[in-house]
Order: sequence, then C-alpha cells, then structure tokens
Amino acid sequence: MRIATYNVNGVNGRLPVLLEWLEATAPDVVCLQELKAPDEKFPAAAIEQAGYGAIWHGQKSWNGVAILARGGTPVETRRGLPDDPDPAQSRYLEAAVNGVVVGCLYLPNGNPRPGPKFDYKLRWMAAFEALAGKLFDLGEPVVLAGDYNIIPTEADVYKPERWVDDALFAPDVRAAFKRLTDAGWTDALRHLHPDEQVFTFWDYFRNAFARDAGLRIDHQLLNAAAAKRLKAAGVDRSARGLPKTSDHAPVWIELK
DNA sequence: ATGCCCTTGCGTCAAGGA
Repeated sequence: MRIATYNVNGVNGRLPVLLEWLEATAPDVVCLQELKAPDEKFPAAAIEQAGYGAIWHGQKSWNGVAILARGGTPVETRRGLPDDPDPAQSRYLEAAVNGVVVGCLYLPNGNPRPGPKFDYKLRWMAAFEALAGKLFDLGEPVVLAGDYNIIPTEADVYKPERWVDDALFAPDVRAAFKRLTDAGWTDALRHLHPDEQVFTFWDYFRNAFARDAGLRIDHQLLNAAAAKRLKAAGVDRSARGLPKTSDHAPVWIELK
C-alpha cells in the first residue's frame, strides 16, 4: 500500500500536474493540501475519472485538504482538529482506508515570527499533539501525513543559517516535532534515509529547484503499528520539474 | 534588509505562502 502526501498549491490551477502524477505513479492513498478552493469547486469528477474516490475539506482562497483512495472511497473519521484554535481554517481531515487510519494535515506556516500567526501555529500544534496522543494507541496503523511547515533539523534545509529566524525552523516548533518522534511516532522518510539530504519543497524564487536549495517540510509520521509495516519511502522529485507545478513535491511511503 | 515567484479573488492590486 503506497500512501502519498502532496501540497498541490491550488488543486484547480495544478489539476493537469496532479492528474499526470496520479497516472504515472498510481498511489493507493493520497493526501492533498492547499486546495485553495471551496468545497463546491473541488474537481471531484476529474479525480474520479482518474480512478480515485475522494473526501475533501475546502475553503475559499486558502488552505483546504483532501484524501483520495484508488478504486474506493476513504471512510471519513474526523474533520477538523478537536479544540481547533480556528475552525474556519480547513487544515485537517482524517479517514480510514483499508484498515489504515490516515490523517491529512496542513499545519500553519506561522510567519512572521513573532506575531499572531506564529501564536496560532503554536496553538494549532498543541491541539494536533493532543490528537496524536490519542491516535497513537488506536491499535490500527495510523499515518499522519501532510505539510507540517516544520524543518525538523539542520540536515533538512539547504542553508540552516538563513532560516534561524523563520517560523518553520523556530526552536519551539522543532521541539514540538521532536516531542512527537520521542513519543514513538516514526518520521518515515528520515527513518529510512538517515544520512541523505532529502528535500520536499523548493521555493519559486532564485531558481531554487535547479540549485536544489530546498527544505524538508512534508512529513509522514507513523505510529508503531504502521512503522512495523514500513518498507520504503521517497520523494517524487520529477513532479516538481513539470511546467505549472507546485512548489512542493509529493512524498510517499510503502507499507506492507 | 529586501525582493525574487506564484496562487486566488470580483481582481488589473492585495494578501498569503515559506
């Protein structure tokens, strides 16, 4: 079972890229972030045509998350975080697919720091951490996949010194991510590629992708039941090179 | 220290992203 997460940066603007990638790689489950579309503008027909059932949690202009299942339909288990600090922002959706619980998240960016946006990021992370605590011991495999907007360590950014004041690399943000892995959640990509430089995002500025000036901010955290089944993980870098593409690349894991 | 690029929205600029 292959589970992918992909911040599409506008599901309608990137629809040709999304469909090309689905066709080329055929993941079993896909978590999408940054739909930037209200519910009624989610391209459900085109996605169904590609062979995927879907559930989505949209919002006008910003945010928005969706879960796709190849040849089926995800069974929704949660919409929004419990104690969400701002329920108007669509950033969390959760579903069961073939016995695996998949949480799809779009964690707030938090810039500029300090400020209200950074405070919101911290509050959102606290609510997410509380939910993760409940999900870990569910008994079934759980995968929390999405755009975390967190650079976990200096190894996850092309030039750490440039990012010391950024909300993605802030000490309390990195500490929150470390608390999750210390609690037993497995950072799938880093677990299988401990010494490799692996990026999932390259900004549109300064020809960043061509220079490989990237960040690793899209993650899949696995509870113990899911980690036992982890076989492989990787980044579909080729999608980042397509015309009119997202600034993120899809990240995938393979579970036995 | 700042802009770079790219998206959406009632829109020909602003705001958000990371």
